[in-house]
Amino acid sequence: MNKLIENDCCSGLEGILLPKMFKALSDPNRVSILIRLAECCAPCSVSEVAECCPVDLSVVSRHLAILREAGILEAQKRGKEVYYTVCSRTLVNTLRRIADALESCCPVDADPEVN
Amino acid sequence: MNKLIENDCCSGLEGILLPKMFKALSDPNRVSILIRLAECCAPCSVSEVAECCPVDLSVVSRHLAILREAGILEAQKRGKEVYYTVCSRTLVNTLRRIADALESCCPVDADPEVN
DNA sequence: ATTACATTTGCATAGTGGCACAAACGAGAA
DNA sequence: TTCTCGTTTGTGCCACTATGCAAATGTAAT
Repeated sequence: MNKLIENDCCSGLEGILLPKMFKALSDPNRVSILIRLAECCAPCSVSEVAECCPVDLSVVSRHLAILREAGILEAQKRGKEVYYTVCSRTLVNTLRRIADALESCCPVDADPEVN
Repeated sequence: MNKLIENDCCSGLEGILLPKMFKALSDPNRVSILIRLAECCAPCSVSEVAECCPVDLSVVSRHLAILREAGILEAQKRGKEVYYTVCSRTLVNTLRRIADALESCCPVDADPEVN
C-alpha cells in the first residue's frame, strides 16, 4: 500500500477486455471452428464446419451458438441450412483496441528492473 | 462439400490462436487482476493485487499462477514477496498478430452476400 | 401430407473450474 | 532458533461445461 498509482492510462480496458469473448475462445474445438471458418473465407454450413472437429454435430452446433453469442460469428439461415461467418471486422478491431490500450498503459513492458 | 477452399491465407493462425491464453482471460477475476496490474504500471505483490477482487488471497495466488503460465504475467520474487508484472510486449504482439492474420484472411468481413 | 435432410434442443453423465478454509512452505526479523 | 508475515498448496464442495445420444423443430422436395 505504498504507491499503487492506479494509472488511468488504459482508459476503457474494462470495457473491451470482456471475459465473454475470451471464454468463447477458451475451448480447443471452438478455436478449431473459428480457424476453419476463417480459412474457408466464405459462409459455411454447420455440417461443413463440423468436419474440423471430432465431436458430434450437435456439439458443433452448440459451439457455433456460443461463438455467435460472443459476437465472434454471424449466422445466416438459407433454406434448410445455417451459414456461419466470422465477424472479422469486429474481432480484429476489438483485438487491436485491447492491444492499443495495453500498450499505452505499459509502454516499455514496464521494465521489471525499474526500482 | 462444394467449395471449402480451405484457404491458407491465415498462415499460422493455429500457432497463435491458443486456447490456453484465452482460457486464462476467460474469468472475470483474472481480467480484473490483469487490468489492475496494467493500471498499476509497476510490479505488484500478490497482496496488492488481491485488493481488486473479493476472493480469498489464495484464490488470487492461483489466478496469478494461471496468468503467468499462460505467458501473460511475469513473476519476480523479492524477499518475502512475489511481484507480478504484465508481459505487455508479448501480449500486445500476440493480439496484433492474431488481428493481422484474421484480417489478411477475411479482408472485407467476408461480405455475407457474396454468392 | 409425407418424406428426407439440416439444425437445434432436452437430458444424463463425466470432467473441469472457482472458491474458502486450513495447512505447509519460504524468507526475513527478533 | 523462534516468530512473523507473505505466498503457495492440499482438500472438499458446488457450479458449470463439454459431450453423446435421442427427440424435436424447421424447411424443402416428393
